Amino acid sequence: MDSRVQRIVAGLNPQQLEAVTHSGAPLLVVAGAGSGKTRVLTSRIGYLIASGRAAPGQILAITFTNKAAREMRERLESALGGSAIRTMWVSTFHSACVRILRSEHDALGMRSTFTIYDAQDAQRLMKLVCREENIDIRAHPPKSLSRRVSDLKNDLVTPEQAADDAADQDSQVLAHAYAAYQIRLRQANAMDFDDLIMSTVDVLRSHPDVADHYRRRFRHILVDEYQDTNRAQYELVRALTGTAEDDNHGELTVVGDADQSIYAFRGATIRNIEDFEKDFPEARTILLEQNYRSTQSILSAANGIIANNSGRRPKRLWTDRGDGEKIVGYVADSEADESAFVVSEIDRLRDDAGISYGDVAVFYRTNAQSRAVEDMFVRSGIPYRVIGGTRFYERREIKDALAYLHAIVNRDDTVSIRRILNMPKRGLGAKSEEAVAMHAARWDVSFGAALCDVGDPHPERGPVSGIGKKASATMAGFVSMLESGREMAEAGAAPDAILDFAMEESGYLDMLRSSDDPQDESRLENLAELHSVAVDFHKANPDATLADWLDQVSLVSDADQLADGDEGEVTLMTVHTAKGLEFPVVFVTGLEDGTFPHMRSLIDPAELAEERRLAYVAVTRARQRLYITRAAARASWGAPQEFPPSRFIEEIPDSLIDWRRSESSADAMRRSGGRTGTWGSGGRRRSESFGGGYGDELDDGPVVGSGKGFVPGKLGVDAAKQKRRGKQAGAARGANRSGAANASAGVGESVSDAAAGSPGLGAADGAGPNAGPSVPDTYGLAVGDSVVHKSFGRGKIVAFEGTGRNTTARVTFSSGQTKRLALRFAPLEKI
DNA sequence: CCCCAAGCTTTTTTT
DNA sequence: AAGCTTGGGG
Repeated sequence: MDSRVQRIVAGLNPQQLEAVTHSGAPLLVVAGAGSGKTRVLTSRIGYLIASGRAAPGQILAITFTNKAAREMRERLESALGGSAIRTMWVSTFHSACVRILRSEHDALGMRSTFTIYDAQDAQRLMKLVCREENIDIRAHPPKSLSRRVSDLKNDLVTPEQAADDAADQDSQVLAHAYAAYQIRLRQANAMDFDDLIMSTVDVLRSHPDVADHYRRRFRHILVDEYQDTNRAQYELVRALTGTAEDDNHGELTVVGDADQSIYAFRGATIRNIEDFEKDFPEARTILLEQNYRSTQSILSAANGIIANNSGRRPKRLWTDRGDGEKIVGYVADSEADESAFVVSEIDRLRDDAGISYGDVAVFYRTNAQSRAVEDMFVRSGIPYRVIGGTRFYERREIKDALAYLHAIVNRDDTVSIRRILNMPKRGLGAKSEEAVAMHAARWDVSFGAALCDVGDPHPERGPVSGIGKKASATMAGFVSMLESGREMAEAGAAPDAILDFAMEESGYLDMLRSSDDPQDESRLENLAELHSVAVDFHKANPDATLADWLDQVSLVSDADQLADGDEGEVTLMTVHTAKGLEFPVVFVTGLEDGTFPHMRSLIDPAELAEERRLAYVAVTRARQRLYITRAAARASWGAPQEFPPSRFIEEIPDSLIDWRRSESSADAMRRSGGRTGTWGSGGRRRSESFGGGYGDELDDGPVVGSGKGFVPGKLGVDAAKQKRRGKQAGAARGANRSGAANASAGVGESVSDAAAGSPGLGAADGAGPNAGPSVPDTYGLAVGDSVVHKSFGRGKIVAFEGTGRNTTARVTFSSGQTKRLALRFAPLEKI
């Protein structure tokens, strides 16, 4: 055997080996979390090439993110050598489609310079469409229309079909908007994300010669994360592979795990993986159940959660690595409290367990939750990095800068041109813009073409009416500036040079430089960052054009920005972004019904099942240590609201969990203060006697499931006020609550040892039955004291808020600003 | 046409 | 709480 082949298959377990060497029939690899999925995929490609069964150019590998693609390339490069992989396609669905569409633009009926619109651009265009088509944007918000159009495209529904299927008036409006939007999109020589897939399918279906060309080329198609493909992507795969009846069909390998399907909201359908054997009757299926990532405790927790989803193919992850540490649980009073626990644990792990910051990840359900964690990290001096959130490429200044470049590359790009027409301000307001738009509509040309008619009237269309002399001249100048950029691009100037030109020439940089808004300073920094991205790109790809760079930039994802080997920083991200990653230590935060599972999923069993898969993904990211935390109250838009424990916590066998704190202060007070237990105690999880495992869960299950759905608005109570009001208010609220949140009602009676006894952060005031009324702990400070803060300087304490260890001081600093600071953390010193 | 202030929506998750 | 849109005044 070839030594390269030997090296590739060495160390694979029997199932992995079979998956790697399988030949012929379509192959489905059902790969549980951490079962070596990526390794199988990479090894299979390596094996195909090393064994001579395929040439590199015959391989198309689809990954979920650009980062995954990059990693796969790197691995293959070291296994096979750099030249072997040059002709191979390893990319995301979207990148692969762009590549196909750019070269098949003739079949598509578009110019190859088309712009790719992101969701934001698409919404802007939809808004323009609504205005022009007189669609009532109150009854039909552009945002929602845009989303629904996206859904339609993911299902390959054309505007005509949508119109045919429209039963009610609402769907008719949608179909109308869709059709008009699509016309505008084409006129702007642009495609949105969903178009990229749908149009590629279109081209392949309607042009047999084109389809044939790609089928001959790609003899082996491999798709990762198959459970997250949508209808359009499925059809794309089918179109590229060909069917068994075609004599030149390729070999298909898909890898996935139905339990990790978390993108239904963007059209992904679990059906694709579940029905693979139906779609391809001769298919071979291989199960990978041995996990090489996590401890058994973590896997048992994951299994416990996912077992509650019905109708799944049974699968049980196992490992031979032993139980490992127990899962650590913590019930916090607030999100600040929760974050404080995370901080203290990270400190402890660094001291006692040799864990470094880079080993730790903190997950949350929604991006908004990162704030509380960040605040505490900043105060504690823990270095961290947030992945996602307000994405770099969605920042206003970045979108503006890129709009200039898009307008240069694609003179018909309506959304980009209209975005920058008066940015920076040039005195071209809504009125002039509207005049150009009218002209464009009147002659059925793009906005960009109409804009050219202002200074340089088209022989047939004539000049644009309704524009003043001054505006006219400004517009002509604007057009000629873009034209100069275009000339640069055509002469082959580097992307960073054109960016430079556009930002200087347009006055955009001057606008920021002369601004006294402090935000504009960071905008300049961001633009400098963008510039260096362009420089790097040019260095790495000397022959690439501006359009190439824009393509790359248009298709980056959050996960892509995760640099490898960030040793010195804790990573913060949503669970969605965390998919496919792993960390020695993982904190899954916000495990509350209403947060995770998300509020909007609680009424729909299918959505709840997806949330559960999301929880499954979250816990299976952990290699050695898993923390699960929840906050009894959390600020969600403005005011703090109470949240009951996540039902997912209950689905983890309690024997696996070491509760550092198992009850919130409010719950403890409520429980000890009430005369009877009839109104139920909120926070207490199952008591020790319930720790046995599954039997109990079956009993709890229906109760949990029958919950009416949590209605947070009714329960919104200021937590601090609540505490001050004490027992009575607590009892009243408890009664109010039990109906809505019976997920947690009436189970535990006793306080666990952990809650009653543990020192440090866990021992909140009021946690024990004897704690009496809560009082602020002012750490020896008093109102009126002068203090000094590490970064804010000198100040005076104006007031105290909160109680016990959650006491905060309101401090007015010499700068004039007033801050609320948690005394437990704030570096405040009395002077 | 531009600026400012009041008021209103926003929280899923993302290629 | 914050960012964005809308409306009135300059």
